[in-house]
Amino acid sequence: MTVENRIESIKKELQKQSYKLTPQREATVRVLLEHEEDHLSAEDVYLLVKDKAPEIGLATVYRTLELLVELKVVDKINFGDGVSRFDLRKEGAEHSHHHLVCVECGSVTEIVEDLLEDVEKIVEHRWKFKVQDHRLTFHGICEQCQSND
Amino acid sequence: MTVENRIESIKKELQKQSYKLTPQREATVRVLLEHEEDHLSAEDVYLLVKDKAPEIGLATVYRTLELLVELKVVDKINFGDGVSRFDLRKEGAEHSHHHLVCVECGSVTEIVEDLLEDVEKIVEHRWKFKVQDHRLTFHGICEQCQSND
DNA sequence: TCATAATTTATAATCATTTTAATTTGACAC
DNA sequence: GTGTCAAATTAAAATGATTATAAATTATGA
Repeated sequence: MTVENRIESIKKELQKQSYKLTPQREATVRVLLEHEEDHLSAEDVYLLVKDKAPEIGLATVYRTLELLVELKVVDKINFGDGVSRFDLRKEGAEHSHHHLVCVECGSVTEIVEDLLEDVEKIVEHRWKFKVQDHRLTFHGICEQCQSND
Repeated sequence: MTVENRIESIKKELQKQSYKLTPQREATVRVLLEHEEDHLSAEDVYLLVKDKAPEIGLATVYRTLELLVELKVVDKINFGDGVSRFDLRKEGAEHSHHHLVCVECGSVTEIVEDLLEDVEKIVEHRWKFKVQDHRLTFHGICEQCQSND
């Protein structure tokens, strides 16, 4: 899936709900696409978008991100430092993916695999809870930091 | 385990690191003990502590909660609304427990069982990541709200 | 073209949290 | 007991992320 195709598909997603893909929104989406592996804060996104479109305002970035979260195009995650971070959701993925946060170096690794199918079934049966989404984060020491000790 | 015993054991935990259980800290811990099932924000805790000890300051509550998080006596969790919430950790529990957040009524249900043992093993093997703690939250519809439809 | 609604911008406001500086408390040495 | 020092607390101000507001701009459709 090329960048252009993904932009196109996000555009359709927006239009379905009668939102438009304005230049500012497109620039924001492009930044997210170009940094899929990072976990950018709103401020980060803002600064990067400013390179492409210097006249954009911070508030617009916030509103765009909020909109994209609503459309489930991006996930808003929170690692306990004061800021929210924004992740493009993989094309067609049902759930937000998981993260490994290293408490030493602060690195964040993505887990795309859905490891929670069984757990989800248990929750749905035992607690009669209809799961829509989940959020799983492990805190610990990453491989790199283990070997550095 | 009575309230007094738990206070005593938390006191020992503090002293081990040469912190003291001041009256303000004790009042804060008591509030947490009396609201184990709720998920209080710092502000909530502050208001409740104020009933017992009206002269306490908000900053002290924040500092106390921070300290208790450091000692792993309480867990700091975050459900995506703007505030952090604070949960007493069960006596001797290794990990912070899980939560079911209902997107309709906002209720939060606790899961004390550790459902992640298998997942944790996979993560340790496949990603060579040494897990210290985890955070799992499901978002969905609770039993109550399902029947109300 | 004109009118209306959506969007954006810049700025100000808000809210949670942290820092600061001054004061208080408590433990210990004398 | 008194004096001293470090830890803890208080109140107030500062910070930083996020949201709301009002005015200006842009797109849309009759």
